Amino acid sequence: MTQVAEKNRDRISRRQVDKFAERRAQLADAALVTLAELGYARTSLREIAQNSEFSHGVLHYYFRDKADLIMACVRQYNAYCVTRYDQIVATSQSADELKRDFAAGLAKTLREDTAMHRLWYDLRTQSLFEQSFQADVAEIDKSLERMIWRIVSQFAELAGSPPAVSAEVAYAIFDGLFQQGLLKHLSGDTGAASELQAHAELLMGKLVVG
Amino acid sequence: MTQVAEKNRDRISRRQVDKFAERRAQLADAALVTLAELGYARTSLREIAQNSEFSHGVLHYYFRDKADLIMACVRQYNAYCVTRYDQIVATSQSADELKRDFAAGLAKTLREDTAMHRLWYDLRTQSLFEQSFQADVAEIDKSLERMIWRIVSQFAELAGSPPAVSAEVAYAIFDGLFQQGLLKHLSGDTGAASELQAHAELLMGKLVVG
DNA sequence: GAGTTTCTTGGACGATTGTCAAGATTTTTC
DNA sequence: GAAAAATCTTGACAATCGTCCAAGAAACTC
Repeated sequence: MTQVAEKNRDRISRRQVDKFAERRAQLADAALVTLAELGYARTSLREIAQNSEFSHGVLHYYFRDKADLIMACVRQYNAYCVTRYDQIVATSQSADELKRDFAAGLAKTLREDTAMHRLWYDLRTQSLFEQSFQADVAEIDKSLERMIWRIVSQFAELAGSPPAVSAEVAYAIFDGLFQQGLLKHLSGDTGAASELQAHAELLMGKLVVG
Repeated sequence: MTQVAEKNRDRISRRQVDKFAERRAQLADAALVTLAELGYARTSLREIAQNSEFSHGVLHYYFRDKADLIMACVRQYNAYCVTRYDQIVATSQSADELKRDFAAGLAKTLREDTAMHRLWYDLRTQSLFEQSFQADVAEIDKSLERMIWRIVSQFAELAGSPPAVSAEVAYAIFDGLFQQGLLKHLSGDTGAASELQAHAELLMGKLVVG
């Protein structure tokens, strides 16, 4: 086989892989919408297909089984949120500004991405029962922890004092706050988002020694 | 109808009601075990019946439908945990003792009641999707919040300084800590419980001003 | 443009689900 | 202890589930 032919085959193969991966992402995206609407327990492959432009059979062409699809969704979800506050961290000039912008960002995504957040909590809880989800969920949780830690440590630096808690504790705190906010928001409490905003601002101040 | 006959009928009726309620509680208890093992999404009525001494048909004699059974389980769960720390609150002589005992209690129940806790998080998350669960879940969540608040406010009193956060925020924080601990504990991290203990002790100190 | 591969469809399958009802069994009533 | 009421078992039902497959449509190769 000539070098040219080999290169050519590689290019083609790569193109096929890309197309395959692209369609997988499309289907995972469509699945995310349905999952976020119905939750893990009530979502079937047929329902996912019906809410997309594909048939239910095609799902098994791109995914080994249901668990494979769900895990792809979980990974896809990661992209939605992990870099959400990086802009804020990079451009903030003062501790106060960072604190305000972060709290406002939390409230905004609680209001706008409600369904996606509840899906995350759903899938994370499923990982407590299904061992096959654990690794991927743990990895995403860790990346969320790092995201929070970037904010907290940058805040501490701008404030001129070291953080008073570890990355794990900081994440656990804001995650707990957010989840409570989500529960209230979804039960019809229209003030839940602004309460979350106030609470986050308050707590961020307490997470650095002073 | 004589007064005696009326009284008699009432007594009988009450006995029947009690028996009915008692068996409902038995069945809900059995259902709790299976639910805690498999999670909401994977638990069927037949599976629940199989793990009990009854047949699957009897479930529909005591419960209108599956949702009715699940809600009875949620309510039953409430009794397990709401008064868990009241003894500690009542007998603690100093802020340090209360803090230590509370943190130790958290770690203990994380280790010993693992499955029941993950069921609670599962059902609470389901309430984000199923409106019919929302009222009961919110009520239990509120009672857990009050439980945490009894501890925090008693700690603040013993420490001689007012709490630095509201009841909602205090609960959100400890709930977030506990959930992270549960995730780690169930993924095989044998140090999760003692880490939770240390984190809870650390944070309790920070939740009062001064 | 024929031949080959890749992609997609829609139906069929066996298993499982929640629900229900008819009948057997037990408990209660008088 | 017979009649009545309650409790419980068993089997059946329609629906839905994940999975698989044969055949058609589309894309690609030479």
